[in-house]
Amino acid sequence: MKLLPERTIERLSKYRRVLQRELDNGTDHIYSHELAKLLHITPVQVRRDIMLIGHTGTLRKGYGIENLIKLIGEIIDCSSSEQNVAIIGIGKLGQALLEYLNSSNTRLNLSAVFDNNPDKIGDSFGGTLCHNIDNLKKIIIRENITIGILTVPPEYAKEISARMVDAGILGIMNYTPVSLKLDHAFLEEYDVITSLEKVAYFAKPRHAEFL
Amino acid sequence: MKLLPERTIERLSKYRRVLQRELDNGTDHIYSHELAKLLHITPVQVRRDIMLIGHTGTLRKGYGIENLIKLIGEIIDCSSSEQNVAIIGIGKLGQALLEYLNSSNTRLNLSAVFDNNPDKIGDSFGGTLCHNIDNLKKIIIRENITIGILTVPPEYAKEISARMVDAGILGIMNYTPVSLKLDHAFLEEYDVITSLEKVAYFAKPRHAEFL
DNA sequence: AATGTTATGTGATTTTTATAACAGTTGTTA
DNA sequence: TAACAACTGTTATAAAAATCACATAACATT
Repeated sequence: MKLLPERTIERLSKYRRVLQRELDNGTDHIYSHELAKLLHITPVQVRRDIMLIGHTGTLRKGYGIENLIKLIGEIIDCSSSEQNVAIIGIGKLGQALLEYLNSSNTRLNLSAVFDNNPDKIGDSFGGTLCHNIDNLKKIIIRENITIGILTVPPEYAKEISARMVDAGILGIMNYTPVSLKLDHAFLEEYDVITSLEKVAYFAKPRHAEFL
Repeated sequence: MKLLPERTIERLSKYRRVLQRELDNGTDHIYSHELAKLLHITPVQVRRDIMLIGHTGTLRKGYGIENLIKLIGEIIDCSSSEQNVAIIGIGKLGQALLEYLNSSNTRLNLSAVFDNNPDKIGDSFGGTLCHNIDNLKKIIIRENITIGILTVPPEYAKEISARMVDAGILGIMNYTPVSLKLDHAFLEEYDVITSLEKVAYFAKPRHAEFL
């Protein structure tokens, strides 16, 4: 299938979680405007996204929740082979993200955690063993890890990310404030300070368009 | 001045930090292609952003770093009144973000932290006092806090965000997985699971356009 | 059966964002 | 001083994303 737009993928991830909650509540169908309301977006947006993934609803009945969840799963999780994740650098942020992962029902599988702190190596973090970062490549290969969450101190970001890619990782979620450039792997970056400063810019009385 | 594009603001935040580092290294001018390289974007993008904020470089000499930093500060931080920030919910993620804030040289001022856990109330987190969330409105008004970082458990997100806005907060950075809708305040949301699932989707051999 | 209402599905349009193309200016070199 | 090279500033174009507008189908009501 053709690659879907980034924003659509982001929304699909959210649709899935909201839909799962509805399913657990015993609902089996949902209208585009209901789903839209739950995420504060427009019904057209919902219908277009669903159209793009080739799902089709029933007129006057809405979308079948169970089928839709399954389809989104096939798109994001890649039905065939499950995707394994590692967190590299298990400081405060790494541990916070681990909590989010463990408390969500994503199909992504946290398989390993890495750090260079001898006090942490060998410990279990939320049920996942912390490995010595020296063994990065070995463990990534052994556990068939394809996705890495990078939460190391900034001075290590460049070197470690290169080693991750070298070990065969296909995608990195980079939370360090260092901008990276990867060859042969997908990269997504999130900068905490940048988003806060963005809020600071727009959250001003002089920018009154949200009033 | 007219409102700047969101993406431009995001990049300005990054320009500033990179530029500050260069300034500390003793550099006083920088070319668009140098700045671009540091952030892995194109020189045109840099020049366009700088044009949009009304700064002007010197031909064959590049941009004056000191002036540029100052101008970005006036845009983001709002030179006149400094902006005060609070973190609401000081769990693992809240503490991780606090570390980021304290270790960055952003001009945003962390003034308060809130929680409902009696063990935390009264404690200092990285130099900032943790208040009882019952006093949210009182403290927000007293400390003139305009920006809130929301890191409470999902079940509290809606209610607390409403109370934040009621207390006069102008912008919320929402890290809970609950989608919010605010009236009269700017809202930015970041969903940890969504970005990871996005990486999962694009980081697949079948999507080989990054190879 | 005719009419109205409620939803879906999608082509057309607009908005936002990024890229390309290039004019103009300053300095350098032959 | 003529020709060239290196950069900035900006207009024009393209690409990505969101929204609008509306055709169409299913059902309800009269």
